[in-house]
Amino acid sequence: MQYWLFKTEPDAFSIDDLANMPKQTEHWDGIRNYQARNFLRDEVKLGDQVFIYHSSCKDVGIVGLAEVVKEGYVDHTQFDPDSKYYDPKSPQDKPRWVMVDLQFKQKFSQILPLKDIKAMPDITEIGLVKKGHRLSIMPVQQNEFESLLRKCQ
DNA sequence: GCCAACGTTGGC
DNA sequence: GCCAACGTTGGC
Repeated sequence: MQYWLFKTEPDAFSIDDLANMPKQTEHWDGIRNYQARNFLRDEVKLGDQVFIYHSSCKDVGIVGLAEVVKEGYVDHTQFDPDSKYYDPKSPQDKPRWVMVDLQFKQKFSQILPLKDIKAMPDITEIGLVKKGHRLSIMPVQQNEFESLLRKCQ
């Protein structure tokens, strides 16, 4: 079992949107960064626990928890010319981009703000606290995951 | 394969 | 909206 943090812009898709989906499940499409893609393709496994993080908004931080319910498969939006995630250079027979399905587990009673995360002395490895890390999908070490989860509950 | 130019991300 | 830090692209 591994632990992850996925960023999302709440204006586009928030933790509440996830909670309101049928079966509270949604495919996490639109990842267009190779490093993040490699995580999705190779390392994100069924049952992995995922922090949902709101970025590019007024209150940035960890807002909830989800679980991987389907492992990496082809992200269909790369072939859709009407999608903002359309990638005309992705070969049909060898798709570049993959996605996973996440199921809502929990929305925390309050957000854990980025500045609080940065202030936690035992949180040093997660990409969020490292300068210049812009990955929208990042691994979280078990000890840091547990520490963050404790802070959220 | 280098690297400048450009585009994107994301906190503030 | 600014801008620093990255990632990607494409000419050479």
